[in-house]
Amino acid sequence: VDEHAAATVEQAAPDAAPAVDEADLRLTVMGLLAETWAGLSALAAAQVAQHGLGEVEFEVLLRLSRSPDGLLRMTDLAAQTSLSSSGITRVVDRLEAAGSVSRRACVTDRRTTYAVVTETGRARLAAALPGHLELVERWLVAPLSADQLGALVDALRVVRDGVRPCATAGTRPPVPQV
Amino acid sequence: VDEHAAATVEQAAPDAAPAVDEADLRLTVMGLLAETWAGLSALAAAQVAQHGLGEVEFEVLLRLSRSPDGLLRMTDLAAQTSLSSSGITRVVDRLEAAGSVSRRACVTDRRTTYAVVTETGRARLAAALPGHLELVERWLVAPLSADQLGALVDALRVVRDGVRPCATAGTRPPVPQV
DNA sequence: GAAGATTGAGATTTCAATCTTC
DNA sequence: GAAGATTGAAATCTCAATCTTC
Repeated sequence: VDEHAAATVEQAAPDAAPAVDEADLRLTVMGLLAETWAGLSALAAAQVAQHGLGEVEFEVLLRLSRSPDGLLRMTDLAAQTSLSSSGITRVVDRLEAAGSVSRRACVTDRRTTYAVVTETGRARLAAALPGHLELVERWLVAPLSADQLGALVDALRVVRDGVRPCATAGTRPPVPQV
Repeated sequence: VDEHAAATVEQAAPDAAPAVDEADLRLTVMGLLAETWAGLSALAAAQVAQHGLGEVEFEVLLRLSRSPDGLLRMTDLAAQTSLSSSGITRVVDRLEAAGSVSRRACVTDRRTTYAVVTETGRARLAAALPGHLELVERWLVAPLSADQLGALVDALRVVRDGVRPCATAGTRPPVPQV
């Protein structure tokens, strides 16, 4: 069963109408990416939930734990997690209430707040991480050959570098205009 | 800058502890997939928003338009969109209020409700689709070589088939236990 | 004036319960 | 009893406004 047959919608193509097959390819790739991520994401959510964590909480704890000194500015956390600035505020609120994270003021710039992983937070992450890695191994890595996995990583890196110019540091996310 | 350095969290590996590099590979692939999808998804959301549609509304209209007779059961719609059953109810509520979709009762099984795309709905989709396809072309297809694109599709299909045993028909989503 | 962070209000989604039909 | 769909209540996220600090 092919998952993405030709759109039944008129193309309204202005000139040199792209063949239906072309449209089909694009929707297929995009659809595959969406379904793959949705499936993996759902599995991961169920797994971390077994350890009392939400998907977002898990990701924040993971990123903090892998940062030097276990801390990150709220802004950088927002940029890395594709959550809004206020969204990060709420997540850190929850994590702080749970004792997994604490806030620390910055001495050089009093505008910025750091989120710091606590020992409790590291322990919670350590409890959930092995199962998470097993899940990734089982559903994402193992089903692919070494070549396939390498090609997947390469392709994803190319696309990621295009759509996420600055998901790493404290650079501003320019939201490239369509 | 490598985006996913080794986790600073103790592995708590029971036996034959997987090398840190192994854990790194898994987190890298998973992270790349997450960031790639997050980036593309944000672009797509901004694009369809220009046509007064939400991401979810767009996907529902697309799936309905590509189905025979432009209709789908609420349950199947939920299975295909990774939204809960009640989530689909609300989305269809909004689309129906906007005149893009209408509900139709099933004559053979009076439990089921069909969501049917209206002409208005098809027109709205037709207005947003060309821009969507351009976006996919520009950010996902064009940056990759033909070989890379083919490899990406192949790999994604393998993984998708594993994590989504039944995203197509009216089969039940068994939520495979971790 | 801009950057960083937070808050209130509103929108969206899920969970559990309910209702109808098979 | 199970499947399909809906509803109320609660949780989560975003937008716009606000406040502090650079």
